[in-house]
Amino acid sequence: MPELPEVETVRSGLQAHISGRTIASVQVLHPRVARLHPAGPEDLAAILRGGRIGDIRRRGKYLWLPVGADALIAHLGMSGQLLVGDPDRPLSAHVRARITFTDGGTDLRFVDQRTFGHLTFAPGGAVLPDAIAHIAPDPLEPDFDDRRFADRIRARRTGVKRALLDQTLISGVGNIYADESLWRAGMHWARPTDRLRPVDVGRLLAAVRAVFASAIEAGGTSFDSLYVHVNGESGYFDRSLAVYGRVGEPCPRCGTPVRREKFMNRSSFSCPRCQPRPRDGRW
DNA sequence: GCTTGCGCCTGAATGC
DNA sequence: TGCATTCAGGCGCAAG
Repeated sequence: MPELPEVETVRSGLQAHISGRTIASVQVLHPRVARLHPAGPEDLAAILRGGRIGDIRRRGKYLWLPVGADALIAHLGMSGQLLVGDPDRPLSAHVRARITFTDGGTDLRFVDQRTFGHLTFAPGGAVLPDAIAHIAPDPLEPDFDDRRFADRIRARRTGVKRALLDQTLISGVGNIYADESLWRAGMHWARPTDRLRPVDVGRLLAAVRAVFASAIEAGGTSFDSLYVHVNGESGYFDRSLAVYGRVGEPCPRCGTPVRREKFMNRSSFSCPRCQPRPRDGRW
């Protein structure tokens, strides 16, 4: 699934291949991709035509392509990809939108099997679109305020993993990197946020940043110069994950078999020894 | 304002 | 073999 490291890999690829080019045409091949654009797919296509793309930006899992003073927001959802390639190659299945450029070179395709991703036009959104103003800074941004984050998460009355997944509190973390970060921090996913000490929050943030950094580094190695490709189920992912999807396999730190627990109708993977849930309810 | 749960969506895997 | 069910999960939205 595209979380911050994957989206950052896509961003840098788009920066290399799309930034500075002028849009010739936009084809919306599946209406759902433009569902958050109230004026509809035809309007989205018309409004972008002739625009020049600036430096590609990212916050958390959101990307935006500045077009003059405005922007095109792209969110990859669960299965979205932004692919750059030969404009004459056949349209594969699940291509939801296609953008061509006036230079006649490579095109950009939004491919999304499950259609959870979307494209949205953001008027005046070149710097930070209003539509994603509610998304908190991600922990790799200079604007991220560690102390403010600590205050906010400790004021919540929920579990630490649920808080990590709340994009209005900290952005860029999804189910996979939440589990990996909690494992690295030695913290059970259900630990109440209002019982976290500042030092615990610091350890958690350090873990998130370390996991992100190593994943971005690994993602960079799988980057192809022409093909902006992120595949959450293959490549570096499988090699670098400690607990996610590894039920029954030994914890890389202590060798205890990784457990899988139900969490919000999905799964949480953790090490029973490194991330214990105390029996007396105290953390 | 905070917290929680639902619905969206498709294809692989699983069950009968 | 074939059909039905389950699972994956980010986000917008609504309800409490």
